[in-house]
Amino acid sequence: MIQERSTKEQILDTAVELFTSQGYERTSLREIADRVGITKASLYYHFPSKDALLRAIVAPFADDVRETVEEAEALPNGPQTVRHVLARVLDTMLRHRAAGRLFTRDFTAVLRVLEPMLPDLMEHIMRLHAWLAGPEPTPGARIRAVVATEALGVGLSSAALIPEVTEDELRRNLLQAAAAVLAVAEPPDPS
Amino acid sequence: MIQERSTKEQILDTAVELFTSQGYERTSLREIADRVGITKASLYYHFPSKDALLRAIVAPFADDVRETVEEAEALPNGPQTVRHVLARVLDTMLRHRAAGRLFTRDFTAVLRVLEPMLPDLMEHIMRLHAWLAGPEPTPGARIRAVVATEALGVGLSSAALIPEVTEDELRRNLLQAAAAVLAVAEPPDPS
DNA sequence: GTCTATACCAGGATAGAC
DNA sequence: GTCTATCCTGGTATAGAC
Repeated sequence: MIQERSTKEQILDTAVELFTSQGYERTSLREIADRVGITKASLYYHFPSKDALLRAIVAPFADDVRETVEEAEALPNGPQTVRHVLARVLDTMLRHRAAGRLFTRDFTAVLRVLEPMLPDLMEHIMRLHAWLAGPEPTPGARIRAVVATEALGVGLSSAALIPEVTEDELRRNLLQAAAAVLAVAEPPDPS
Repeated sequence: MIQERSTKEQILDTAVELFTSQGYERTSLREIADRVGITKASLYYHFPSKDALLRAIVAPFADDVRETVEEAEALPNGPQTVRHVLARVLDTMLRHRAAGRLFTRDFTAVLRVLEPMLPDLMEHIMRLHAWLAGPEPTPGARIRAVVATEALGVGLSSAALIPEVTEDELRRNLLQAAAAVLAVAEPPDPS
């Protein structure tokens, strides 16, 4: 016999859908409760707050990012490994697409909600940048490391603007673009 | 005699500061009013709604973006003009830094508030992408055009992660990186 | 033209019954 | 595990003082 989706799962699914389409702050708990078929107060049995509900959606993404960074740091920095690490990062983002969308669309709320783990998460992201920038990086190399990383995420969410592109084309081209950013020559000093 | 900043200007300045530091939805009108030294209701004499207040902050940015795109379209697409256009876009973003930060931090709210002008704005942005991608673009060229544009914005807002970098270094390196993305070779087809 | 007082309703949260 | 009732805060509307 088929086990029905638990109330908790239904709440999470509904929340993801409504948060994504209307934004976190414009989605009321009543709306979520109505769709699931319970009352607002019942939500509080499953999640202690609205923030906790959002946290349950995005925290797994943050955990996965940290893991990915630690895997990268086990590798030496070289042309092939850089590309491999960029691919791993992109895959992590693809694995958490819904959470990633919330990240870009409700940045402030997501940061607030992740606050307990924020320092650790930020530290990992900066370590990824440092790894990508290589040893003894110039200021330019540091900037390129940030741009390359962010380009993957931003490219993913902006993909909606180019609907006829396949997922695979997107993946290959983003990777190629990010790798190109890292390989760029130092710009001339205008002095 | 020195003309004191008008109430309206004080409201706008305070709103920018609070929206940026706490987020749009977490900033109450009472907070803004208190800082300015008026009451909540008085705000409604100057701005018909909280959304209108946010709109007053970000709409000039949107207008400037449209203008920048139209200037770009007057130019032929070539290696030098591409770089010139990227520089113009970056300058537009620099000119509206506060609004730009709000754009990334409260994306959903800003989009909602710009709704009346959204279709036109989006159309202009897509025309910029089309111009950057050049005539008869491959899917890859379209993706690179999007990534190059977004990299400028995302690089700017992420610059906070690299505090020791000067504004001029940032500007030159972002430009160089965006240009590199556009110049990238088509990735190999894995078939 | 500029501002205050006041009231209204929606939304997040909590306590306690079933 | 779910509900009813209630509280507080925030955005909004309006009437009217100066």
